[in-house]
Amino acid sequence: MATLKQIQYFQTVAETQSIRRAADRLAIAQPTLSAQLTALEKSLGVTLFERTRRLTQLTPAGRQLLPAVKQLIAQWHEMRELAHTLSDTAASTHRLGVPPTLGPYLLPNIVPSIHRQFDRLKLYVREEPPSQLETGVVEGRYDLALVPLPLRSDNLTVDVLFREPLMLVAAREAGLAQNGVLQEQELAGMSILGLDERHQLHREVQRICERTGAVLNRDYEGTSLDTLRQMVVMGMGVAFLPALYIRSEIHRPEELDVIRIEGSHLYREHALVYRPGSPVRRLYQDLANLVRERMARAFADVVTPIFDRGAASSISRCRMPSSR
Amino acid sequence: MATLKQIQYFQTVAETQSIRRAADRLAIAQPTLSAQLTALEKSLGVTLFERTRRLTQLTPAGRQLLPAVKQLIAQWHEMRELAHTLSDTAASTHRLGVPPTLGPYLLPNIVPSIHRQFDRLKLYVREEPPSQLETGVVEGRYDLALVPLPLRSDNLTVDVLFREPLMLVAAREAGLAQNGVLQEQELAGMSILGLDERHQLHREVQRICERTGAVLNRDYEGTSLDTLRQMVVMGMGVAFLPALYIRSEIHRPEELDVIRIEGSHLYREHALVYRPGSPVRRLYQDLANLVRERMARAFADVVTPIFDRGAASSISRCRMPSSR
DNA sequence: TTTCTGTTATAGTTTTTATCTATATAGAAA
DNA sequence: TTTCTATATAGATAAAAACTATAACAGAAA
Repeated sequence: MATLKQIQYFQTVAETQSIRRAADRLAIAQPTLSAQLTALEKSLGVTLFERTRRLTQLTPAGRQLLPAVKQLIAQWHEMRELAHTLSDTAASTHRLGVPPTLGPYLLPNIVPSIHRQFDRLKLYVREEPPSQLETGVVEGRYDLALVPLPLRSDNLTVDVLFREPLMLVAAREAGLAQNGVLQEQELAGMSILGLDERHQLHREVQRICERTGAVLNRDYEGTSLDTLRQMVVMGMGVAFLPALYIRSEIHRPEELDVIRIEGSHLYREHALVYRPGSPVRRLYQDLANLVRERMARAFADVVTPIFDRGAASSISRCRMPSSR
Repeated sequence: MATLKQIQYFQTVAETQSIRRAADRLAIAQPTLSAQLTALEKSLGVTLFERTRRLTQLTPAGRQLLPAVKQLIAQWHEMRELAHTLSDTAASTHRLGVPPTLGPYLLPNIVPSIHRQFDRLKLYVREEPPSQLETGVVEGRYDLALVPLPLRSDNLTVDVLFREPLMLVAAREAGLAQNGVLQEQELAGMSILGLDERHQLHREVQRICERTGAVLNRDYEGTSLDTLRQMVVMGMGVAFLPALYIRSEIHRPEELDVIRIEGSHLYREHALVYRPGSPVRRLYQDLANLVRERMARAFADVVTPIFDRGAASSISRCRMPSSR
């Protein structure tokens, strides 16, 4: 099988019209070049050069092969160029999966920061339910994903990002909000609207209800945060909505009361996950940190970044792969 | 430097998502593939694969490199294909030089035969004065050329093709033609029109005049056979024109008398020349034979093919290059 | 947990081949 | 003729590509 080297040799000899000069330019010995040329001719089954003492020139066949050779070399250089660009890991396109109850409300706030810090990094973002995101990362459909905790799979590296409170929202006319705050025990017996069970939020709300004695209304379930909000506005009940959603989506505060519940565990946690073997896990750790910092800076009143548990979690869950 | 092999390995591993399976498909040992992959990654400066025990998949960088790799391989196969086609020497384009006083009148008769016998051979034909044709072949601007004998350069292989009589043409009203034949000695003193001295025919006619006592009229010289014929038609004198020209160009026989001169050496000889080192000289010998046979078959009344002197001439002039 | 299975990486060896130096050969020029 | 120069050949060396055997390790099964 011919080599790229031989093809480059071919081009150089064609250009210099001399094996001797080509060997000089290529910084190899002349017999080497002769031999390689012969080898290439043999492997292609074509005599490429007419060798005379005065000059070495292309045969008709060689002449017609030259453009193809040049194109091949050009292609090769292009590929090297591309590889060089990509050798900076932050210059390639990474497939990021996000859950529908977080992505649209988080990404607009952090993507600009990411591009500011990693100016050649590109993201290919897709929305899916968290369970599918997890398997997606494991199976390689995604390079990394934003998912709510806890995880199902245990063979992923987890960088915990931040804690996002769930706020109770009620129609204004319900008159539920005394001063924007309720005690946890006041939830007991309340009828709570939720998303359908394909969403992670369904289970989160369910857990809260079990703990506080609230009743999860399963007669009507929303298919998205927006429909859930509509249901509340229309007076069908109250609901727990993520703080980031409320921050970005509730544009007409006169329609809804947002109520903070005093008590613990009324929040969800989000993490960045990726395969522990990923050669660019370092980049993903940087990305995780960037998200936490951005949250701390711009959304300190809404969410709580979690700095310490990130790397620790990934180490505790799985041994680090041997570095290469 | 990377090799085409490594790049092919890369593609196969990307496709099979497994070093093991790729090694099987490539019929090499698995450690070899591992090593070559690592070598490629090192030479490109990019980690291409994320290797786990379960499967080996592309990194984001590798994923983006894959299309370029596929293109490179495709290009390579294309080139091999082309080389294979050209490995039949008769499938490439050969640059043929012809003199203006022969090419237009000979080629239309033989090119169809050539294409019939060598159906994939292509000719790139150019017209030039014979002296430039010779140097053109020596310097490699042409692969082969049709030239009149004798040659100036002695480092070309010469396949003599055929002898072409020169006929005397005179205006009809000159009444020169008794029965279409003149004795050589009757030429003495005649005023002969010729081409300008850049043409080989000029010298040939000059030689004839010297031998027969005819007078070469240098006051008006033609720049092409057609202008020469016009000069004769207009009554400016008589001229020697090549038999093949007359056969193909004199469409109105009522205007001109064509007179055969009885006597010797009223002809010119044409040969096919090429560099002795040409790797496809065998093909050129075949072409020469094809021309002779075609002449014998279709123009036996006009020209005299020369079969025996062809190869002999090329051997006497220069030793055969060592076969490779 | 241990064991088995399948996958990749590493070690060590052999074979191949790319490369070198030295020299032969032959055309072109002096 | 001799000299110069370009390519080819010979023989030796170094590089690398290939193999076998085995280690390391993850995941599945016992």
